[in-house]
Amino acid sequence: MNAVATSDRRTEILQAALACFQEVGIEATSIDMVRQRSQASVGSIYHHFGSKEGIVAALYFDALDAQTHSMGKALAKAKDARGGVRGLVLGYVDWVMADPDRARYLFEARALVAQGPQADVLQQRAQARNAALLAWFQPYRDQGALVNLPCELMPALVLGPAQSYCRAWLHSPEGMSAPKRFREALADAAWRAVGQLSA
Amino acid sequence: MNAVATSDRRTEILQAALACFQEVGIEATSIDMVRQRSQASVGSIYHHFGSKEGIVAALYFDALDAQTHSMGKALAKAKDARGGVRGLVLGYVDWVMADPDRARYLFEARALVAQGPQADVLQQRAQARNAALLAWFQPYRDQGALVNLPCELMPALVLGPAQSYCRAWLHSPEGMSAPKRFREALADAAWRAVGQLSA
Amino acid sequence: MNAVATSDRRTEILQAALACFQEVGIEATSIDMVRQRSQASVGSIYHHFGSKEGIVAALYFDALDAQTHSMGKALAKAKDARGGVRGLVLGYVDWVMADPDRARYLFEARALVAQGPQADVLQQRAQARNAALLAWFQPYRDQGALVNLPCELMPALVLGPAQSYCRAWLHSPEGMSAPKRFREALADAAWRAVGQLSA
Amino acid sequence: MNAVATSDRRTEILQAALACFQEVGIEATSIDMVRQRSQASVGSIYHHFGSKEGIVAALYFDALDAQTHSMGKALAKAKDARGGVRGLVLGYVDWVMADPDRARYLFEARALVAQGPQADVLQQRAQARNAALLAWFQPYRDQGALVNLPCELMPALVLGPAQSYCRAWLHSPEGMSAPKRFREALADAAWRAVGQLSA
DNA sequence: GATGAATGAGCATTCATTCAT
DNA sequence: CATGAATGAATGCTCATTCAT
Repeated sequence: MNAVATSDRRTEILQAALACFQEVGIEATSIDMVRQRSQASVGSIYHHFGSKEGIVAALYFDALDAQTHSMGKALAKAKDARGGVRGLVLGYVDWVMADPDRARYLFEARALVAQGPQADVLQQRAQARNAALLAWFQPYRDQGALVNLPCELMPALVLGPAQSYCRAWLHSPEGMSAPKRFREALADAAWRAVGQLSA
Repeated sequence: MNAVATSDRRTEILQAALACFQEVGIEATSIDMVRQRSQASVGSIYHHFGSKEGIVAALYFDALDAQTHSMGKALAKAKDARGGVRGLVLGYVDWVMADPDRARYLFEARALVAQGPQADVLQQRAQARNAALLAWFQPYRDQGALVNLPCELMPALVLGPAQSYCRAWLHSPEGMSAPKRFREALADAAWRAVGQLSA
Repeated sequence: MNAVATSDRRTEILQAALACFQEVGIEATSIDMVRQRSQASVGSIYHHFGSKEGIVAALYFDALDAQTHSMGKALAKAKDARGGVRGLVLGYVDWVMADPDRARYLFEARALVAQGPQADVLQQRAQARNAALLAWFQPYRDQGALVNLPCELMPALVLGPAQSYCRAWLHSPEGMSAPKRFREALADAAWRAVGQLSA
Repeated sequence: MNAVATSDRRTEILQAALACFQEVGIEATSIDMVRQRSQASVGSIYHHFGSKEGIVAALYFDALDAQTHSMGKALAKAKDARGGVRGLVLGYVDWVMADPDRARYLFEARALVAQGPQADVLQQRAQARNAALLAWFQPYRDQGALVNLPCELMPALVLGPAQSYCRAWLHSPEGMSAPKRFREALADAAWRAVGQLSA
C-alpha cells in the first residue's frame, strides 16, 4: 500500500534526523546529513516536513506525547495523593530510562520549538498537561493531604529534582549513576517535599 | 589610560553580545550583529576573543562566577544544615532575580560551552563547586542532620525545584509569578526533601 | 461530457497561471502556485501543457490572437489610408482597455517566448502580421497617400506611441490617465506622423 | 590606494554581471556565474552589493544616468521647439547606438527594479526627468509652437516610435536595419506628431 | 486523464575567520 | 590595537519534471 510506503519514508527520515541530532546537535545537523542517513532525497524531506524546523517539531511532539503517556499511565494507577506524586516521578524516570534518546532530545529541542511557528501548539499542550495534573490532585488538596503550596510550584517541586538529575545524566552519563538507581529515592523526596506526612 | 580604554572595548563587546544572544539566541547571533551593536570592528572582536566561541565562553564564566559567588555568600552565613540548604536555595533565587539576563544565559550557553574547547575548564569548575558543597555539608551528614541519601542526589534535591521553576520563568515570564515570591517556599521544600526533620 | 470537463480543466489552469503571472511575475510563478490556484494536480498540468514554458506560450498565443483580431477588425472597416492608420491605433487601444491583463501579459511574456522553443512560431506570426499590414497599405503608398518612409519604420511610427503609453499605464496605472482618454489623440498623431496631409 | 582597488573590484563585478545578463538573461544569471567571470569571491560580491538585486539596481541606475545625460546634452543644444524634439530623439538613438548593451539592459531590467526595494528611487528619478522635459518645452507650448496635446502624452509621442524601433532592433538585430539609419526619419516623424507645422 | 510522492541539480545567501594596511 | 575588504565552504530551500499507480 501507498500508506505504508509513505509512512515508512516519513519514519525513516525522522529516525535519521534524531540520530543526527544526537550525534552533532540540532543546529549542527544539516539537511544533507539527514538525507544521507535516511537515503531520501532533499525534495522528499521537504515534501514531508516543509522545513528543518518541521522535522524538529515533528520529533518533539512525538517525544512529548510518549512522555505524557508514560506519566499519565503511572498517575492513573495511583490510589491516593502519595501514589500520584510517586507515580509521576517514577513514570518520568522510567520513561527517561526506556527512551533516553528522546528524553535528551526533549531537553534540547524545547527552546527551538518554543521560538518557532509551533510555539502556540506547544504552549497549549503544556497548559493542558498542567491543568490535568492539578485537576487530578485537587481532591487531595481539599482533604489536606498535600502541603498548602501555590499550584504554580507543584510541578517544580514534584518533578524538578528528577528532571534536574536526569538532565545531567543524559548530557554526561559517564561518572554518574543511571537515574533508575534513584527512582525510589527521588519519588520519596518528592513526597516529602509536597506531602502532608502526618496524614 | 589605554588599559581603561581596552577594558571598555572588551566590555562593550561582551554587553553587545549578551544583548544579541538574548534577542535572537546564541546560534542565530552573527559576529556582524555584535559588531554593529558594539560599534567595534570585526578585527577588534577577534583580537579580544579569538572566536565566537570565545565570546560565549567569556560571558559564560563571568556569569557562572557571579552565581557561585552569590550562593557561596549565602552558604557562608549559615550556622547549621538547615541554614545551609535554605541558604543555597535563597542565594540561587536571589541571584536569578538580581541578574535574570545572565541567569537565562547560563541555561542557554551550557551545552555550547560543554562541547567547545573550554569543556575541561567547565567540568573542573563544576566538580570543584560540587566538592565544596559536599565538604560543607559533610559534618552535618555525619551528625545525622540530613536524610541518608546518595551524595550524587543532593544537588538535584536541593536546587532542582528552584532551577526548574526559575528556568520556566526566565523563558516565559508572562503568566508566571516571579521566583522571588516563592523563595521561602522553595527553601522550605528543599529542607523537607533532604533534612532530618526530627532533628 | 468528458470533452467539456477537459476543456474546463485546461482553461482553469490557464486562468490560474495568468493570475499568478500578474501577481508575482512569470519567472517567480512556480508550477506549485498554479496547482494550488487551479485545484489541479501537478501531473494534470503537465499532461495538458508539457512544461511551464508550454503554459506561457499557450497564454501568449491566445492573447496575441485576440490582439491581432481586434486590430484586424478595425482595419477591415477602414476605407482609406487615414482610416487604416487610425483604425490600427484605435483597435490597439480598445483591445488594451478591453483586456488589460492579457495586454500586460503580452509585454511581459514576449522575451520568454522569443527565447523558448516556440521562437519560430512567434517569428512566423509576427512576419505574417507585418506582411498583411504592409499589403493593406501598399495601394495607398502607391497613390502617395503616405509619407515616403521605409517600410521597416511603419509599425514603430504608427503603433509606437500607443504601445509606449499603454505599456507605461499597464505597469503603473496610478497617477496616469487610462489610454482610452487619448485614443483619438493617439490616432491623430499617428496619422500626422505617417500620412500625406495635403492629400 | 584603497579607493582605487575597491573601485576596481566593484567595477569588475558590474562588468561581469552585465556580460552575464546579456548572454543568458538577468534571471538566468546566477551569482556563481558572475563570480567566475569577475574572479571575485561570493563574499566580495555580497560585501559590495548586498544581493543579486543590488547588482541589478546598480547597473540599472548607471545606465539610466548615461541615457539621461546623452538626451540632456542634445536637448541643451536646441534653440527652438523643433530642435528640442529632434534633439531628444537623436540623443536617444545616438545613445542606443553608442552603448547598445546598456540600452538593452535598460529595457530588460526595468520591471525588476520597479518591483524591488529601489522602486521608490526609480519613480522619483522618472518623475524628475519628466518634469525637466516638460519645463523645457513649456515656453514653446505657450507660444503655440506645439500641437495642443495633454502633457501626459508628450513622452510617448516624441520617443515612443524611437523606443519601439530600438527595442525591436536590440532584441533581434538580424534582419533589421540599425536605428542609426533612421535617426533623421524618426526625428522628423516625432516633430510632425507634436509640432505646429505652420509655425 | 488524473494524482502526488519522489527526485536532485541548482540557487541566493550567510558567516566565521583571515590579513594587509 | 584597530580596521574592514576579502574569502569560500556550507546551508536551507526551491522547483521543474518524472512516473508508478
